[in-house]
This record gives sequence, structure tokens and C-alpha cells, in this order.
Amino acid sequence: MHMFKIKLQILNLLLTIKFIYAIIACRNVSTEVKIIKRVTIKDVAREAGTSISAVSYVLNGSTKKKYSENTVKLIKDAAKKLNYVPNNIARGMRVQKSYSIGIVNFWDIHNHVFVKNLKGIVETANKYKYSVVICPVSNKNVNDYSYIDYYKNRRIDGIVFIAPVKSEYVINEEEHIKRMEAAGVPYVIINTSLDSDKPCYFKYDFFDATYTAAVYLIQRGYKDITYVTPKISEDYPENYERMTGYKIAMEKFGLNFRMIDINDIDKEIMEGFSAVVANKSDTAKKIMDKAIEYGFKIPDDFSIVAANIENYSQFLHVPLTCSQIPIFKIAQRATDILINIINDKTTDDFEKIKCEIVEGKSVK
Amino acid sequence: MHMFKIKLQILNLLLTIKFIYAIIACRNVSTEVKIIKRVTIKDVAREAGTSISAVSYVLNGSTKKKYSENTVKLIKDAAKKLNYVPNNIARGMRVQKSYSIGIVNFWDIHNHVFVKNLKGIVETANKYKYSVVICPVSNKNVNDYSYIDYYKNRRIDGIVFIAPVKSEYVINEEEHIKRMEAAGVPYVIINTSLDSDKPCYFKYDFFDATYTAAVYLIQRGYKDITYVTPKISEDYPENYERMTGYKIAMEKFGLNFRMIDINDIDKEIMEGFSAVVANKSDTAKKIMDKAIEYGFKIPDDFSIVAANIENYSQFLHVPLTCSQIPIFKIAQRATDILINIINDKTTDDFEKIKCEIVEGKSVK
DNA sequence: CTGTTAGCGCATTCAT
DNA sequence: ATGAATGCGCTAACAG
Repeated sequence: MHMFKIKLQILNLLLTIKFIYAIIACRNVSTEVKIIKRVTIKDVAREAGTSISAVSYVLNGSTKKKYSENTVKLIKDAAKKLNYVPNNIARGMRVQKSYSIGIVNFWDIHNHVFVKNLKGIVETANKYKYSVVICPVSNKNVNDYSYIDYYKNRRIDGIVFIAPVKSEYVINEEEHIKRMEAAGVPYVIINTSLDSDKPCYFKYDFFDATYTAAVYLIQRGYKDITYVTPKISEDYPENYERMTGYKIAMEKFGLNFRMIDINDIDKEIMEGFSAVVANKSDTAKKIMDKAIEYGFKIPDDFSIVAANIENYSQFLHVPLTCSQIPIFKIAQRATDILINIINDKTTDDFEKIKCEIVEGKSVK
Repeated sequence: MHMFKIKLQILNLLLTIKFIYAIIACRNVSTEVKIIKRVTIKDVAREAGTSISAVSYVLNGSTKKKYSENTVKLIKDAAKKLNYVPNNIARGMRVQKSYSIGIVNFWDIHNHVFVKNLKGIVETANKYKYSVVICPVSNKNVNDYSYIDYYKNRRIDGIVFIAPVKSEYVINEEEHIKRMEAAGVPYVIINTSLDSDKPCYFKYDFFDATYTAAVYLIQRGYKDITYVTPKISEDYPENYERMTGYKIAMEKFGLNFRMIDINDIDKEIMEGFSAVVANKSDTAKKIMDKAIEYGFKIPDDFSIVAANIENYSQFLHVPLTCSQIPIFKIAQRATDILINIINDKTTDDFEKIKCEIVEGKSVK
């Protein structure tokens, strides 16, 4: 016990010297640079008169060890008094974690798909006390794998991978996955085009988007519902899936389906419209522009639902009723699962996230 | 020299044991957890047959020390062979840096002002090999100062502070600044309401937005230009600044100014319009909706310029011509300056960033 | 030119 | 119940 006291005294002395030294250093600096003393666990230990490990245990609330009430109080008071903030770099160094996850994104930051994902990811991560890092990848080059170094770097504990639009980029998803797994990176993939029942794959259900739109109209009494889309390209499955969703909905309710190319629409065709499912907001906007041109009133002359939502959808001349893929919710869940994977927890069996209708004023 | 060789042998032996141990550990794990050996500087040193510090110096390209061409080659080859990625946590631990900057943002993530800032910040940071962290702050609570702990944590090296809209939040900017300075955090503030000529303050120039819009119309030959705005509230300086910008432009060119409340507009007033500066896109949209209602054609019957830009501005029935505060460029420059501050460099004297016109189809 | 070594701040195993 | 000692991976001052 005597020995211990002496050691503490020495520690005390050393730290005091360190302080004085810092002050001298400050005075020697002629510029305006401020040297702000960073309070460490050592300082807290000194202030509390305990050992460093006691501080670590108490402040981390570990249940493995018990300290006397008195010691605990001493340490907590000292930490508060010194305004102690644990250094997460050092902590991460020790426990091999950074408590942050990285976003690998190949969309333009301005795109609302990315923005909704970002919001879902940030909110969920923060809930778990994780922070979010934007991994520097080129959105011009979908074959950029440098983000994996971010994991090796230990700057991040896992990755939320947001796959790009399939129509614009040819991305080798398998290769990305292969490399992440080779490096042992915990990951989830949003907007994957791969079929897998692994919980870390999240597919956007374009089928459900048009299905939901059609059912919405059917439930409101419409029977004559036209599907309007640009020409469907075979090598772009999303378009095909959208079309099929509408088709299945119509079949299910015993209704006839009719598909029209947006470029073929003229005044005469429009006169025949009762209700329209547009494959996207872009298409709906084109229809709306023509409606204004020809003097049709929406929704008085016909109703319209778009099978996705865009930034501008609610700001069109007639605010658009849309069915939307719940990008935000999917991002939340993906992040949730990622953090569970990181912490080796099993994930609850979530129910499927379905498309939602956002009501505008384009349906009567 | 002999001594050194022996030491190397021992190091070699120890590392080999470590490897074997890791393999055994792997086999003992019955679950699917993969233990991925992380290659460290030690491994590279062993592979190259040099010391650890040699590897550090060579790989960091330090000019302070010279190593023989042979050694350099040996080390570089070894690093490549082992696919070595330096551990930035450890590096940061040593040099007290994280090479990442934090965004403190009180806007909704969905808001395009935030999104444009994000893009500017991310692109610039990456240019300097810095990564970007979204600091977890509540956008409901502008008195949340917890982000400062992120600096003390050393998870970030500096902060880009994006001040919220003044009309919606009462934020105590002075207090935020005081605390950042007290903690010694390098920072820049975007959208500040404070007047300061420090290079780390970035003010949005609402004055310039309407000024630019008015001048644009004047230069196209318009003389009768009306300013349309909602009622101006005195305690919301932005509105006043916008109005003044228009006013000064008109005075400068010897033209009469006329201001109309958006809520007072009817068909008769609209008939008198030749050209309009709208304080915002919201206002322009309202005018446009009324124009459609009354059967006016834009820009045939009158032209219109909005003194800001929104996500939807280009998607209105008539794409809107806008003057925009260059949020993206300001964010780029702010980030640039922040990183200069972090690295104690002086910043070049930048010229003022002026508002830009984004042409739509609402001006003849 | 090259190697040794002392920490950076913290968590944790071992010793008492 | 409490402390001491070690090391995570790396940089840089120091020693040849």
C-alpha cells in the first residue's frame, strides 16, 4: 500500500512537469497557435487518485469488475470536472473498431435516391452511436474498389453499398462482393440486381411499385387503366418489372390491360383515358404537359398515378400521386442489419417492406 | 551486423509462430467467422528483410531520410506482394490526425441546400485525401454542441458548420463559435449571419441573388420589372436583403421599382406584367400556376426570373430561369480553406463568388 | 544509410 | 476490490 502511494505521487509529479512543459511551449510560440491540453484517462486517474484501469472500467460501465461506490463516484466526478472525452482513436486502436460505417455510393450526390438512403443510414447509425463516413469513390468509375482499403485502414467497421442505376452503369456486383468478402468486410448492398435470400441483400421492388399504383386505382373504382411508358428495352430489367407489376394487378382483378408508348400519345388517345399508371414521374410529367397543352384537366378528365417519386413530383402543376419504393425505410433496415452483422448479432426476421402511396392531387 | 541478423531471425521466428497460431485459431472456430489476417508494417518489414522504421519512411516517401535504391525496391515489392494497407487508426494515434473532416448540419438531409453543400464538401475533401464524416447532431436542436466531442475524440480534424435557415431556427451562432474556439477546433461556417472578414465565415449573399436576377432582365431589354414576394417580415433579414438587391439594381439603371405581394395578384395585375423577379422559386411557381389558370403564356406574355433555385425549378411546366447562390462553389471553397487551416497553411486570396443564372425557358 | 526505441491513449489480462 | 503491465500499429527522435 505504501509502495502504491509513492508510485501515485511520482505519477502526479510527472504529470505536473508535463503541464509546466506545455505552458512553456505555449509561451515560446509566437504565432496565434493555441495549444489546447487534451485531457486523457491519465489525467482523470490522477484527479480521482485511482489507477488508469479503474477509470477505464468505471467509465465504460463494465460489469466484469466491481469497484466500491466511493471509487466510482471519485472517478465520475473527476471525469466531469475535467470534461473528459474518451479518445476514440486510441480506443479503436485497442478494440479494433472505429464505431463508424462507410457509405459506398455510385450515384450522384444530388440524386434523391442517394439522399434518401443517406438520411436512413445516418439516422439509424446515430441511433446505435455509429457515425457515417462517405467513402471516397468515383461515381464515374464503378470498378473502383479502393473503398476496401477504408476497411483495412480501420476507419470504418462496415460498408453500406448502394449499387448504381442499372440502366446507366455496368457494374460488376459479383466482383465487388467477392472482394469485400475476401477482405472480411461486413457489408449490406442496397439496390442489388442479384437474387439472394441473404439478409444483407436489398432489392428495389419495381414490380411492387406499379402493382401498388394499379391496385390503388382499382380500389378507387377505376376499371379502364392504361399503362404509359417509354419503349421498353429488353436489357434493362427494371422497365420490364414495372410493366409486369401493372399487368399482374390487372389480371388479378380480371381487368384488361393496355399499354401505350408515351411518344405515341396525342389528343385523341388522351380523350380515351380514364386512369393512367405512368412507369415513372418523368412520364407522368410529360402526360401532364400534354394535358395542359390540349386543355385536359387532371384529375377531372382522367386520373394519374406515377410508379415512382421524384424531387419535383409534388411540385408539378397538379401534385402527382405516386407509389414509391420505400428507399428511406430500406436504408434504415439495411443499416440496422449491417450494425448487427458487425456486432455478431442475429437479426430479427423482418417483414417485407412494401411500396407506399404518396397522395397528391392527380387522382379523383 | 551479426547481432542485427540474429535479431531479424528472431523477429521472423516470432511472426511465423503468430501465423501458425492464427491458423490454429481459425480451425478452432466452428462458426463461419473468418479471421482475416491483417497485414501490418511488421509483416512488410519481415518480408523485405528490413526494419519497421525503414518501411515507414519509404512508404511515406519522407525526404528526411535516404534509403538505398535496393532497400526501397525491396520494401515496395514486399508491400505490394502482401497487399499492405497502412492502418490509419494507428497512424492517427501517432500523429494526432484522422484525415477526415466533420459536417455539422442543422438542415434536413433532404434539403437541396444541404445536398449541394455535401457534394462540394465531399469532392473537395477527397481531392485532399480527406474523408467526410457526418457528425451526429439533432436537426431539431440547434443548441446541440455534442459535435465538439467528435473533435476531442480525434475522429475528425476540423468542422464544416452549416448554419440553419434563419427564419426557422434561432441558433446562437456566437455560442457555437465560442465553444469551437475554446476547444481549439479548426472550423468554417457556411451560411453565417455574422458579419466578419475572417476567411472562415461564409455568408449567403441574398442581395446578390435578386440583383443578378434584375440585371439579367435589364440586360435583355426589360425596363418594367416587378418584384413579387410574400409580405416581408422585418425580423427575417433575408427577405429584406432580397428586396434591396432588386431595388439597387433598378436604381442603378434609372428604372422605377414596383413591389407586389404574391397574395394580391389577380388577372388584372398580371396583364400589366412585362417581367417579374420573384423572391424565390416558391413564389415563381405560384405565379406560374395562376398564369396557367388565367391562360397567360410564359414567356410570351411576361418573363420571370426566380432569385433562388429549388429541386423542382427546372421541372415546372415552364422551366424556370433562376439566379442562384453558388452553394456548391461556396462549399468547395469553405472546405478548401478548412483544410488549409488544419494544415496551418495560409489561404490564397480568393475572389468573391458571385450568383449565377441558370437558364430555363421563362425568359424571352 | 539503417536500426532501435519510446510512446500516442486506451482496454484488458494478470497479479495482488 | 484494485493496480501494474502489455500491446494495438505506427512515426519520429535518437543512435549508430
